[in-house]
Amino acid sequence: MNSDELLKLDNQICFAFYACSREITKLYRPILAELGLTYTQYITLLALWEQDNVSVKELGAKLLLDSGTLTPLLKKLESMGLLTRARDKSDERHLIVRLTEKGQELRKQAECVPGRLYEGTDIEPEELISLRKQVQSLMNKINEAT
Amino acid sequence: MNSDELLKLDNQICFAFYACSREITKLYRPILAELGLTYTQYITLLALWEQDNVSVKELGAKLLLDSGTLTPLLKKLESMGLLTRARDKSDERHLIVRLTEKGQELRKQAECVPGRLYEGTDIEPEELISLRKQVQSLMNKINEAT
DNA sequence: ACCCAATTAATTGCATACAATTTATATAGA
DNA sequence: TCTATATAAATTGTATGCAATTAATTGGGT
Repeated sequence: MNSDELLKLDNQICFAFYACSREITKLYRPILAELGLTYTQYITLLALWEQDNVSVKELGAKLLLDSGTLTPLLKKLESMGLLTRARDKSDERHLIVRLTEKGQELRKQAECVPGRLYEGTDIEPEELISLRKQVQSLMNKINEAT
Repeated sequence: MNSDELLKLDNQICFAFYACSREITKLYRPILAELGLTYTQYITLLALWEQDNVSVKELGAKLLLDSGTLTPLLKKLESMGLLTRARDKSDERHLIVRLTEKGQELRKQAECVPGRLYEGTDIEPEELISLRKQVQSLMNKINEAT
């Protein structure tokens, strides 16, 4: 590949991911706005609905986010009454995040979100599943190397 | 798919893209740091190396970014001496971005970036190309619908 | 009990993203 | 010409991301 092709924007896998990730987030925005959530708040709740009573550390490992991002995010969700933040009695270094009843209830409303996302688009579910697996495989290879 | 599977973090195509996009950006960070660039600054320069003398509007169309993101970004690149910003004489509403000599020179150093990215990883170039095309196809379908 | 390295969150500072609004300019139509 | 509309950037405000540092706590070794 020559130098022109090498640096072409449309030939960069990074740009494809970067742009597509933001486009997908834009699809979510109006749907999540109905629940009063941003995209990052939503995936944080997805993680908590899957496993509650986790430390910031554990949550960060799932979401690949550090405390610099999570601390203000969790404080916001706490102020919205969706979760509580409390130090672990047995190890005060850990801060344990727990969903409130309101936070648990919100899950019911969220169940319709995935289905609504690709409404009106020409996208096959099978295509999405195949693509997701390839992306996850790529990410594993990146993580193995670093 | 039941409600548990539906909302599982690892089943979300959005999260796969979101996480993978950030992981790829992390691969770039140390390499681009040698050039004194952030990732967004880098893709902006990729666009300009491909086509110089463009308005903020045109640049934004390529990068899928609006003036709210581009204005401070371009001011920063201007302060680094890589480009100039000047109003179009024939239509003062447009601001035209032009690479300086220094900005053009930087391209030579950038040519080694793509090759260095996946060094030491178990990733096949063919896999990346195939994946990139699928991602671009997905993005086209999203854009068609909105 | 005391010291020290390790661990976990929080904080700080910088750089995006993006919606919404504002400002400046251009153009079409009365 | 005058005005209403449209267009392009800039600005404002909010929410991330993340590196680097700081603060609090813990556990190991003496």
